[in-house]
Amino acid sequence: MDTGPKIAQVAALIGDPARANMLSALMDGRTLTASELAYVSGVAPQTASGHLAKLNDAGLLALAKQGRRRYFRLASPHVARVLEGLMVVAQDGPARQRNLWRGGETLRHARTCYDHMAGRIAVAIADRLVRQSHILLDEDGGQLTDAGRSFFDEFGVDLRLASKRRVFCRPCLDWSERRPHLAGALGAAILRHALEHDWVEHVRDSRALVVTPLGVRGLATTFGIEGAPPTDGRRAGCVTVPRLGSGHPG
Amino acid sequence: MDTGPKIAQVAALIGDPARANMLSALMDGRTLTASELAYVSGVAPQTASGHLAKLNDAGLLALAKQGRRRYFRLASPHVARVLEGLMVVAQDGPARQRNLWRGGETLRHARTCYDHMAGRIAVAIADRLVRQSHILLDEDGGQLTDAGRSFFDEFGVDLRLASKRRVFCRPCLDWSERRPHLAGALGAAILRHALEHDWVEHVRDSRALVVTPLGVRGLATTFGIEGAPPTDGRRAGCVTVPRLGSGHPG
DNA sequence: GAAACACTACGATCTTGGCCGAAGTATTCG
DNA sequence: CGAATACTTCGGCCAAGATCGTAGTGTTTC
Repeated sequence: MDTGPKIAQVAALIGDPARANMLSALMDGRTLTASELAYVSGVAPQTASGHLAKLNDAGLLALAKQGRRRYFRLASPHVARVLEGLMVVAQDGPARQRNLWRGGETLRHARTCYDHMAGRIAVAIADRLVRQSHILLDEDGGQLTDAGRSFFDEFGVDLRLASKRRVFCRPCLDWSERRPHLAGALGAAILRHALEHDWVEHVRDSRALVVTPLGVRGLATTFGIEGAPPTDGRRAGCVTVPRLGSGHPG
Repeated sequence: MDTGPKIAQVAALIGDPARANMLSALMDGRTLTASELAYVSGVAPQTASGHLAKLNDAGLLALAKQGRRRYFRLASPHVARVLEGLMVVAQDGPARQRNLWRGGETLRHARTCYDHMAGRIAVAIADRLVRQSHILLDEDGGQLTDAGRSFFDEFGVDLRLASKRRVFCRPCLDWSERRPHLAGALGAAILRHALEHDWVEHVRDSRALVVTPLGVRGLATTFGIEGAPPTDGRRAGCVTVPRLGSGHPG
């Protein structure tokens, strides 16, 4: 009858650091083995095995056996949404230590967020699309305009594939930028396009994406986004987002 | 750098039954005192005090002092979204014990979900609006049609108020019905309308809503939903949702 | 068949944190 | 003022569960 205990059970499951690390590592939709998950979560394989069993029993993970190894992935997009949501509240929660997030510069710049792109780059893309009136976007929903439809046709993104089961366009609050980027089928299509054209590449064992030289050019000509990928060293955050008409901070 | 620990901290906070009960009780946007929250969570006031301090420190709750009592509410809609999400995965998680949810019949029937309506009634309303082509709705987004706009004008729902900051229309997966109901500004407007016209009433210390006789008539004439509110006894679930063209289960 | 590998089951240890009784601050009321 | 109310702090008790060593099962490789 009471809903509290139910959500507590799930939340407690996510609430262990080792398990949270596992889930985080799976957030971009990859499937990883038990050993890999043990490694990323920083515990011994025996411990990881127990955690994975719990997550699997609770329906948070899906399991595929293949020979002597077990491949795990998030059981559903719902799980990914919860994790995204937790990141958001984890970020804006303790007001005092907001934005003292040095490190993870690569992640801040570009990363996957389940099946779409996140980070500075993704927010810049969303901003640009809004500014050009290709999409309408706010905190709760989004919509592709006619102008946007022809833009993406020209751009070469296949919108038909995705149109069946999902809405094109929804916002997803970016926990590093604290502004929405583009999710939904359209967001996924853009990431797919970027990967297929070698604009960005996955970083192994991470959700981070690196922007290739090809990508720098592509992003500039297509979205008017100037800037090189961060060198992972001191000079971080060197992407220049074009000034917005309405005075948003970058 | 790693995001795991951060989300683990928040999740662990929600992961305690007492705290989860508190948060659940606040999900409809009410503000409750520390004592009330102690009561609903089933712990002693001292214990509740500690929990509330933690939730407040973490930024999940907002606090307003007034005289000798403290009023708490959810700090942001983001928190509510996370809780909604947790309910969803808590429901579809353990596949074996799905749907053995006897009890809480009133909640299943109609309840608040943050600022809009949820439960059988809410799902039926959403279904009707979709069937009449007043809205477009799927798992990821929604949209009000022109026909819908005039329908709500006639209906007497004020859409201008909400149109500034939020999209009218977004889906919210109903964790008892496992199908989307209507959220966003439009969902909120419908709940407001229903409350103002005494179609439904809050149940004290609960998120449940009871449908008044007036409401039964109103829902029937406006949305074509037939059925009396459940009597809270044996004969539960006596609402009859009109057959859907596309063969959805009720 | 033996060895290496991926993973799981069990058991002992140890830390974390929820819990409430008792006592201590504010605030309101008579 | 003193009593009642609303809430917080402190301290000790206790249970839940995270951890890893050891020892197992099943699978692949040589």
